[in-house]
Amino acid sequence: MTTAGPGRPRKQQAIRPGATARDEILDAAAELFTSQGFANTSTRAIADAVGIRQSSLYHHFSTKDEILGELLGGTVSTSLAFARAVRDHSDDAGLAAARLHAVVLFDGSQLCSSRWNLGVLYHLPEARAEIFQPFMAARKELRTIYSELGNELITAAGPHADPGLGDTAFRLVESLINLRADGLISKDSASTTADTVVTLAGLRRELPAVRAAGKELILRFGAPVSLAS
Amino acid sequence: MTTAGPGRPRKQQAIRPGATARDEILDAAAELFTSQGFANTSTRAIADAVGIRQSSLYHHFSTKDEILGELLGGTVSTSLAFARAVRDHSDDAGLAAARLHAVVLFDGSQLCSSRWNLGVLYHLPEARAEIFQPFMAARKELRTIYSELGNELITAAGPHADPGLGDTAFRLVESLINLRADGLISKDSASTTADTVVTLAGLRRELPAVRAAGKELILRFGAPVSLAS
DNA sequence: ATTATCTATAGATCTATAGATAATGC
DNA sequence: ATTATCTATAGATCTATAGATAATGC
Repeated sequence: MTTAGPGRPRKQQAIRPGATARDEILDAAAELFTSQGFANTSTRAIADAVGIRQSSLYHHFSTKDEILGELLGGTVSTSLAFARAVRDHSDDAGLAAARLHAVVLFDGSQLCSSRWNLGVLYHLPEARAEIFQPFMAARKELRTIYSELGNELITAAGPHADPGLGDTAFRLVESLINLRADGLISKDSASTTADTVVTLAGLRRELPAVRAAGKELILRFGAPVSLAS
Repeated sequence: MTTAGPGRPRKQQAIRPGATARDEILDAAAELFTSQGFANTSTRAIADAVGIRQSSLYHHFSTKDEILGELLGGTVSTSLAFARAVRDHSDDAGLAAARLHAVVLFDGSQLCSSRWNLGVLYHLPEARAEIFQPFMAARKELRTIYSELGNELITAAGPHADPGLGDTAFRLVESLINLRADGLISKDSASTTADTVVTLAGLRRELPAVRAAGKELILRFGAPVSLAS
């Protein structure tokens, strides 16, 4: 399948999933960074987990930071793209609840069902370094979209809704990371979280309709990692 | 004031707050661990921040882990003691909302107004090591109390309440740590969070009464770090 | 005698670079 | 020629220990 170019081929057996050596390195780093931390994970440990020599990593990445940057970027980008699409789709006030619900469900499902609990990377103190500014900015934009969608919903739902609903939603979704880190996640944690947001908007009775409309938005704008039916 | 015992006195000027050298070390470590991480903070950096030599740390702590353990323990113990007191106080169903509200407000205020954002220590991958089992257990007990108080409230408030309310409350309180880490905290973040929990129970209209009763519980069972009035 | 500090250091890392080597396609 | 791996290593850490030294109270 893959048209191998010139050059020495990469090692025989893949220990890790991933089409390329680069992908295998990212997978190993994801596991180690999330379970042991960044500073606590040596480049040797990553290489061992992949089955190559420590120095061979530097053929694919020029620094250890670059590996973390790649992982950080990958975690937000999908959710951000989905959130943007949902925000830009329409202004139909009747869909306000469904839109926020959809973003919560999509983003939450990513966090719950990704191969490694990549969300914990956000919490690594190392991720706050200046080099990762692009990632921080993306996460900030995602947070802003949550707030905007929340405000639309508050307008539509009336005074029953919690002010700051969008930001509360963002916080609840992020807390799925902690739930997973503590081994407390269940298959429908993401959808439960999405439902909680609707409850906070004072729309408990409308929940089934919101759910249905939200799922349509997801089917239209993004392929969810996994959705508990 | 302090009756100095025999022995060489500690260094002249205290750079850090703290009655003893041990306290100064803990304060410096708290700052560095929360801002740079545990593995990324050298014992030399801690010593420099205190104004002593690296090896002098080992007169007060026998390992670097011991310092982290001390900090971790300190963060949960106060909130756990308060939560236990509130749980054991009475079974009056009329106070169910006030009790959960009080615990959220107390715990949240701790997290918001402590000198350093010590909650981020929970997120350090290093804190998951077996040595810190006692801390993990304390945090788990606190979570359980949240759930119990939530269940009492659900019983009292009826079908309006969100099932899993107690755990949602716990998650929202913990998210204050992230808020603070992102520099987004405001003076009343803790009380806003507590109010959100009441809203989730379907008791928005009873909020003022819940608040008042909750404050009484706090005044009775614990001295809050700081309460926005 | 006791306590808190200091100097000095062993031993074990860890990141990144230099440069050799193997295996492919052109 | 090109690519991916390898061996070897420089240089910079970092934790914890050994043992000297200073300043106090008894």
